[in-house]
Amino acid sequence: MPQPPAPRKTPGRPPRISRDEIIGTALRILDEEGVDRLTMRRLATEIGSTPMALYHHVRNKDELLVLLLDDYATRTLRRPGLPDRPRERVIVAAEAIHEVLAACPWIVTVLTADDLLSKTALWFVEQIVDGFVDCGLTPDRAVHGYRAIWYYTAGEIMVRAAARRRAEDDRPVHRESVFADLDPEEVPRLAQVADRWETLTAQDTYSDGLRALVDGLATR
Amino acid sequence: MPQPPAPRKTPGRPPRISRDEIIGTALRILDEEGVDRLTMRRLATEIGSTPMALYHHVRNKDELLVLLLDDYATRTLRRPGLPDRPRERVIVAAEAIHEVLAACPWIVTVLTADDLLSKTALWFVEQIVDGFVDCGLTPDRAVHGYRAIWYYTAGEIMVRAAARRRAEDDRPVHRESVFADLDPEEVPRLAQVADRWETLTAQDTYSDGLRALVDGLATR
DNA sequence: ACCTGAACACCGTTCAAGT
DNA sequence: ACCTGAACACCGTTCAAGT
Repeated sequence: MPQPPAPRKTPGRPPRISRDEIIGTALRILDEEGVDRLTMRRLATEIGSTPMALYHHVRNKDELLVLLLDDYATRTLRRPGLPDRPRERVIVAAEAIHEVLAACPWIVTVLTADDLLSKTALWFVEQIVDGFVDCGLTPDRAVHGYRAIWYYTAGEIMVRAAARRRAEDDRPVHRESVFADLDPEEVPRLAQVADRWETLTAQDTYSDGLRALVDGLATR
Repeated sequence: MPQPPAPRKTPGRPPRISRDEIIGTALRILDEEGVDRLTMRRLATEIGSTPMALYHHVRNKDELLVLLLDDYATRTLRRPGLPDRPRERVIVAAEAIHEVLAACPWIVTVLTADDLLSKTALWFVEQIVDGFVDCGLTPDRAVHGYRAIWYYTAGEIMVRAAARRRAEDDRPVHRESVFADLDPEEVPRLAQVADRWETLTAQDTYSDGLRALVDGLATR
């Protein structure tokens, strides 16, 4: 964890605010009002300071967001007991990551910021890669397998978070207008499931898809 | 395609700008300068008008973005020839969608806006769902299969677009600091592949992962 | 070393008025 | 019906100066 303004031996003025206080307050705003409301200015007033004071403790807003994700992951990720079967090990590790990320709606904006969330997440990545190797994959293919899981997991979280957001401010659903006049000649299957579409896509099928993906990756 | 300000029979003042002109100019800005630079104000000056004139032709910026994606998809998506094997049909349809989306970096912001991109995309969704049904899945499971593919595809595009963006403005890579001091006792596999990580994750493995996922989904 | 004030260069959107 | 001007309520970030 880099601390860009290197802490010296108490030469100048004593700090009024700390990086920890910034992160703590930011997390509170995130929790209470959502990611849209977390702005440097808002954070500064909340903390009883000025926007510019923040820039003495974090490089910019992007760094702050990464720091927040890091902090959240470290506090929340708990290492699960691992099963013996390597394939199950992959699934349990992936599900553990998925669980904490899915519980945290503000994550979406930061999620794509990097493929490795934090040091805490490394252990989980290790389990996935190691599980694949134990399934008989080469190390290179095992890394590709991890990536496929990451794409699937990140995609699931982002797509579903967007859907939830849409449901909340009940915007006119684009889907409805697209589904309104389905041509049963052109797209018979979709016409057949049209009225169940909403229910079906609202179901949590993360684990099903994950198992399918891991099975497919392990048997090739 | 809804045209919210219903076109009447030429009562009042003749329009100076049209929705098509707005979309055309927006696409040009998107292409030339990226999605960050597309703002209502910028678009207005580019078009030789005022921000507020735009709001007479599109409800707001979100609607404009959906309109842009729609327009792009309609122009770009070409229906491929479909193989006989249902599993291959699913793969070909998914790859076709992936190809046009991946070629379009500004898509990412809109991608989560809805799971159905546009009417044009419906045919591709139909092929995927139908392919799964022909593999022996129930219609419900076929829709879940489509969703899994969508999560994987959207995730791949968003994660890789973010990586590309990062590489462009060569920001200090968070990953490097995380990888810098890997403990080979704690995470031996990662330590083993650490120096190949960059190369491995840069490789395009979309189709590999897709095939694994489809295999896994079709055999259960 | 740490913080402040003022400023730069922007945003999306609304409202009341003009043609 | 369509467009404009002015305004509201914001952004992230930089720079020069203060303590």
